[in-house]
Amino acid sequence: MNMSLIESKEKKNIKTLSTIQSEVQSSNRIALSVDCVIFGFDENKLKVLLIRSDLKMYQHKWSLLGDIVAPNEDLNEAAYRILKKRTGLNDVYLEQVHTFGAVKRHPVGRVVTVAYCSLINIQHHKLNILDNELHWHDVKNVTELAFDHQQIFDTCYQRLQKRIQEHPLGFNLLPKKFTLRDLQNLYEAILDTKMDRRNFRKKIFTMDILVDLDEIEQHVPHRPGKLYKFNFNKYEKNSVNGQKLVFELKYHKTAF
Amino acid sequence: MNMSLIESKEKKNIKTLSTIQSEVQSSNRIALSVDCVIFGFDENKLKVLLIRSDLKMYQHKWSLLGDIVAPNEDLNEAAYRILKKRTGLNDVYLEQVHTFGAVKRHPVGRVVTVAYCSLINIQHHKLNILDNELHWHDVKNVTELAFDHQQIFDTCYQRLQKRIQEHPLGFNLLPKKFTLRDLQNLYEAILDTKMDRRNFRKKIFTMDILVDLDEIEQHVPHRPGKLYKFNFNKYEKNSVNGQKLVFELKYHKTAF
DNA sequence: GGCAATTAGTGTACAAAATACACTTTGCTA
DNA sequence: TAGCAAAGTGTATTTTGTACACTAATTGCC
Repeated sequence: MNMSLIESKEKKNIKTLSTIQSEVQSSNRIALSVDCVIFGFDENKLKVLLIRSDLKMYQHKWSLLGDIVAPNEDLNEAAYRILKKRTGLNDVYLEQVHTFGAVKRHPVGRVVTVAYCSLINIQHHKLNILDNELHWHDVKNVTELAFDHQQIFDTCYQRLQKRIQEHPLGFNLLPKKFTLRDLQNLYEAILDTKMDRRNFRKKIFTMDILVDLDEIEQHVPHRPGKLYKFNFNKYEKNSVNGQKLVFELKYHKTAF
Repeated sequence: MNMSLIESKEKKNIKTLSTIQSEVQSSNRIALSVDCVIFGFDENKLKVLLIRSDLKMYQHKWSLLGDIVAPNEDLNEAAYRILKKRTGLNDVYLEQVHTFGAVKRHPVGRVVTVAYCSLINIQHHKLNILDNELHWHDVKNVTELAFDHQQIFDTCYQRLQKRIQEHPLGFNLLPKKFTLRDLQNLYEAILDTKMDRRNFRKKIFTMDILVDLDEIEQHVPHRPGKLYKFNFNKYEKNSVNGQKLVFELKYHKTAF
């Protein structure tokens, strides 16, 4: 598997920060930014992409990837721009989650930020390390982020946990071909739980959203599993009145 | 019942509009506003509070209640301020739903708006008609609002329909004392469906979130129903890890 | 005062979905 | 070729959802 730990060049580029400062300090107006919580899945662990903070007061802390929204730029465009810049990926899952607007949330002035949650496949891209240190972090070890980014991260992670039980988002995090065990590992990682293997398989197959590729995984020291891909067509077709059917993979206590 | 149709003074006050114009046009910066989708329940219909648009190009259209966010004001505060100003209510249900940031969404310049959904009890307040015409509208007749407010309204209504099936929000829309029929009427109005009375009662009682007041409704030309109040304590206590238990009153096709 | 109209209140049988649980199969490796 | 490790498979039980019809209480009318 592609190791997700990539060392940065440690060059302290403060362009983004100075942009914010000029945006904010030149008036008593509110500046608007976008922050992306970018999730990936690697080594059966849910990861989040973080960058070293630009700000001196947060210099040992990690923060989310974000930027000021340009005057002629839609919010979603700004979020895609950030994603594209760092991951090179264009066609990815992206969802607006919440807007954080506490008066004192940013130390250099009033910055209201719109948080986005994104799911990407770690194998399908290379990180673009432009300036600061950029890392995939195990979500279990994410603590004390810069600014209010811990709160933003927590909100987005909770949203992900909820959404993944209602819609088949998880496939955005997996390679095109995967085994059922991969899929279950993903759900177990995101929901931080264990599920019964037989019931999980039954549930997924009942949904009829997988295509059997008639291939098996290679180089495993045990009986290899069959490979599947996600049937996006089927899922789109199963929509009612333009609204997608719910996925309904609920987390139950007894599934531990 | 309190009639929700209140005529306005028709005095065209454009203070809010001019504020927006000065905020937006003086620079190429982005202005930030808050818009509130305020729901009420009256005569067994779900209502939404709308105001006549300030803008000439939208002068025959209705719009949501909103305002520019002040530089030293939290987003939630701004939403509460708008609610308080119009309804006099302070302690109400308020939830941020989505932020709308298309470049051309507002005709006088770049205004990004954070949409809030609020649930209030129509009987517990008097509308404060400060300037323009202010009405409670049946949600079934809400079409062609000003700006992108139709889209904002639709988003908030859909969110409400989803949330009300997972959390007992509905009680915010009812008087303190209500009958089970009132509660069912509320759910049927919000979800635009019919439910089986016996199954509805069974489900609600199983949740054990109502307190029997040992009173019955008065002046009804039929057998009076028992009155209940919502047991907020019980609901709060039933929380796990700070997260409230789901309410789980799902909408099923066969419930028609 | 009694009868009609109207809605409240109640229980049960059936169907569907979730859950718990154990053995056989396959491929690799030592 | 034996043994290890995970894949693959089915059934019985419990829980939840759904469909459905009669009796009880009150008002208003005659």
